[in-house]
Amino acid sequence: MAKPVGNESAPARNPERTRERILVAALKEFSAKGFAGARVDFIARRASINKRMLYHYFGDKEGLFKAVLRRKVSQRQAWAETLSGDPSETLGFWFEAACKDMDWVRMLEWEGLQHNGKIIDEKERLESVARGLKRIRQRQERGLLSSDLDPRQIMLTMRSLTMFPAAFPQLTRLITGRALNDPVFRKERVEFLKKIGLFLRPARGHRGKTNVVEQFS
Amino acid sequence: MAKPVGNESAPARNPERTRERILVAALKEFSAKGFAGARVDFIARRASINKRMLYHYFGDKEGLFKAVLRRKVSQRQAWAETLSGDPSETLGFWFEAACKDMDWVRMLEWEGLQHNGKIIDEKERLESVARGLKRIRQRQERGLLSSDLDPRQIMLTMRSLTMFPAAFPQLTRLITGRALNDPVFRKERVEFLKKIGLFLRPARGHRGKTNVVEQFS
DNA sequence: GTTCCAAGTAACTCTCTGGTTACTTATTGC
DNA sequence: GCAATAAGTAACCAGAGAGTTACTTGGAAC
Repeated sequence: MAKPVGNESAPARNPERTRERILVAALKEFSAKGFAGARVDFIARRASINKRMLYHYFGDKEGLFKAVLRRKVSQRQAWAETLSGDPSETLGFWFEAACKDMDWVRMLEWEGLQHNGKIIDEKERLESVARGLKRIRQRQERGLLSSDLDPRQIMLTMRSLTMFPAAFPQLTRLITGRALNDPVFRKERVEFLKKIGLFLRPARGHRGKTNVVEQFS
Repeated sequence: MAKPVGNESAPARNPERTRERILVAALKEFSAKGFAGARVDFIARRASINKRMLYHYFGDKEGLFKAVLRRKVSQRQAWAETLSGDPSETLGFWFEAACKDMDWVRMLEWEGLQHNGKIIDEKERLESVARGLKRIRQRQERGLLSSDLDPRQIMLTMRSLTMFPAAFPQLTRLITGRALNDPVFRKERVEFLKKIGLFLRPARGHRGKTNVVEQFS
């Protein structure tokens, strides 16, 4: 190691840190303004790096956008994986997660709006979906989820119910009269989703006593 | 009328038509690329008018964007109003409507992403929401919709269920394996929504025979 | 018919912005 | 040590794109 030991705080050169800084700044900028609205100079300034570096590491603006999206996708997957099997995986939980990680929701929105047919990191994402579907089928077998519902439709519906308010904050406000970040709205939505979860369980048999916290994954 | 009768097809001047052309072209452009991505010159070319006219009628790019959104909002409201009380107002119906009028969904998405606090045409939209809520309460009174669900939450949920796939076509594809416009996907989604509609009716009492087509508004 | 304004055109400007050139300096393999 | 290469800087550039200037023309009012 030629790196001066004991002076870890200010290494003259640090590609890893530079790359990271760019990605963090770019996520903020792209999430806030989208691809077309984002400004490369702004990202560079925010990251406190020279603009040239950005092109050095990511080629061009589009390359950077893709890198940011790719990174967010894998982060999100890693995070989701850690809590599989955890009983707190409910609609309410995912709803709260979406509200807290607006960057994620917004990046997906920008992606969807630009959508030209091909999806970034398609393979990994398909695998992630497959794992999610498996978990839904398990819940169906355990009688926590109505079996005559198509797992894929269930999954799409879960995403709808949990992400929509964060994706359309203005509609949330218009319809409920409260801002997305209003704790009252949050609480009411979570309670509502709890009920919806109950509705989605098999009608016949054990209705009313099964652990509410566990109906979804 | 000094306008040459019988030669309606080619009036030398026609402000109404020019305005209209600009709005139509602008809707396409903004819907496709968003505010930042849209190009004023492109809109002008598409509308076959001189760019200067665009500024003449709408002030600037932002004014045009607002005009487009405002127009779409009122069109949509007028349209929605004509079918109140119509039995075909179901989740499935609204879902199909969202898929067919992607411009609407996308404009709302752009609006939500730019969302800075203030909403265009807030007053009218609030009134429209209020009318929708009233209809939901009516359905609750008639026993078509569970009464222990908050009408506002129901409405937000309706929007979620019906608009989400159109708003996130890439997720739709990833999760269901089919494109938004694939008739198979459409059919499956409509069927699924029918079931969801059933689930949302009061548990006790008349379950199973009530007209499926009418549970929502 | 002539005045006056809205409708319309063509060419222009000037800033913003993605991307580059030409350079310096640290690090690493030998 | 010393090339060779990667990390980093500053100034620059060309083109795009929003908005304007300066002008012409149709048509309605009087």
